[in-house]
Amino acid sequence: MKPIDIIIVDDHLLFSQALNGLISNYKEFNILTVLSDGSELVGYVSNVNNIQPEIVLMDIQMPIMNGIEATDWLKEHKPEIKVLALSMECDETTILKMLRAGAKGYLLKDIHPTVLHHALLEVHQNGFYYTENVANTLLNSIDKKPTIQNIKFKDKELQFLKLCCTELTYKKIAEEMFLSPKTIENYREALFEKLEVKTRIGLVLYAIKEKIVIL
Amino acid sequence: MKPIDIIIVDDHLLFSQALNGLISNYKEFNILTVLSDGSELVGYVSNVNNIQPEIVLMDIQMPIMNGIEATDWLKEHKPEIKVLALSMECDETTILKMLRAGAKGYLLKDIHPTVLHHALLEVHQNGFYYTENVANTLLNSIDKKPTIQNIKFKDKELQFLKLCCTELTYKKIAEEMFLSPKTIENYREALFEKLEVKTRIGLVLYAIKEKIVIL
DNA sequence: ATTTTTTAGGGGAAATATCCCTTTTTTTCT
DNA sequence: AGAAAAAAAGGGATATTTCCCCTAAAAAAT
Repeated sequence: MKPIDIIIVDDHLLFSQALNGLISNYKEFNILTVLSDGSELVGYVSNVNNIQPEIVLMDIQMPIMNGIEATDWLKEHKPEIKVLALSMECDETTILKMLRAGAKGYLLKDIHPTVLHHALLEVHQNGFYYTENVANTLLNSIDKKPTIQNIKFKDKELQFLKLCCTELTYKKIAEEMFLSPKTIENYREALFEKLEVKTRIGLVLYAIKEKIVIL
Repeated sequence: MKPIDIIIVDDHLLFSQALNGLISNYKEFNILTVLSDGSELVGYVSNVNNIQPEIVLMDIQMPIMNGIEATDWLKEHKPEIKVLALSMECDETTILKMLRAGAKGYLLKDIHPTVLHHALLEVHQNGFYYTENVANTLLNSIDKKPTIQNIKFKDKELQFLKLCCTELTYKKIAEEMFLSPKTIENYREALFEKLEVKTRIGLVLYAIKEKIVIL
């Protein structure tokens, strides 16, 4: 039987290389290559001379193009490639973002190697694999407010939001952005409404929670 | 030549198992066992019937006993065992805590496998191995204020700091703590000085950075 | 080409946060 | 028990934040 072609995308080289060795022990699979950023994956599959993978084992946190963006790109341009997310992030919003982007499953890095083996086979055979953990997250997310996600920010809003997470006063932020303090107020009020917060603290908490600013 | 006995301690099973495979390819080393918590390591080395490792590859974030605590314990009870930290945390305070606990080196999980190989050999031969990254961190920490760490908080201060990371006004925080708003101001001012911040935003950023509040 | 939307900016007021300095009460130390 | 330190609270002033309602220019849409 022809082995299943897999690409690993993970910026933790030690992990991805080690994983390469691990999966290579299973004769059902063949690692095509190990990449360390979503952008590299886009580059790889865009080249028609390359062998196309059936499954991509995708990390989420990566420097240039993260796993969510890369999965989104694949859904658009290479929908036949199946993405299996493999990450340490276990917060609900991240898992949901990834599944919404089209991932066929979501594994945490603390699983046993046999689970990975099983998941890869399942994805190959049935097209998806959900751990109990992820299934529960999905259930949880149903009765929660659906508006929590997919909030889009304009460039200036994002810039403002980031500057809010500093000790600068709004006046200083206005200077920084070459805008009038009054205009800054408009951005503030717009964000207050959009994010359903009442204070600047609320903005800061949101920005950090959603990893818009990294501490 | 007799191989160097190593124990891997990491709660990410997939990673540690894969790492096991990786290191086992190098004939200079022998993996005694793979453990998934600091407490398991304490259990292992406390049993005199077990072969004692020369090097422990230690993760930091672990459920019961973390890498810093485990390293501290080894320094006390088994000083001849060398700890090589292997983590994703790259913030200065964590690295310093780990080195202060007695780690002989600090590797990030995004290094190339050959660096790990080299580091293990160096630790065996010279007793330590510092990457350029970690060396820089050490240098940085010298000219920075030495007071940055080991700031102690009283219970009320901690409670106040946590409440600052909400959208409550100081008046509401005062109610929550059964104190006068004016007393709350004293706590606020004390913390401003202690943490060298000028606004409530500064308090929030500090609390999140130091994981006093978890988002 | 005109309407609509977005972006930038303003006035004024009330609430909140920040600062500095003082007093009273409680706790701790010896 | 008496002195010293820490915790709790207040007065008063200023700066900042938040809120609400409004205008003008620029960009986008039709």
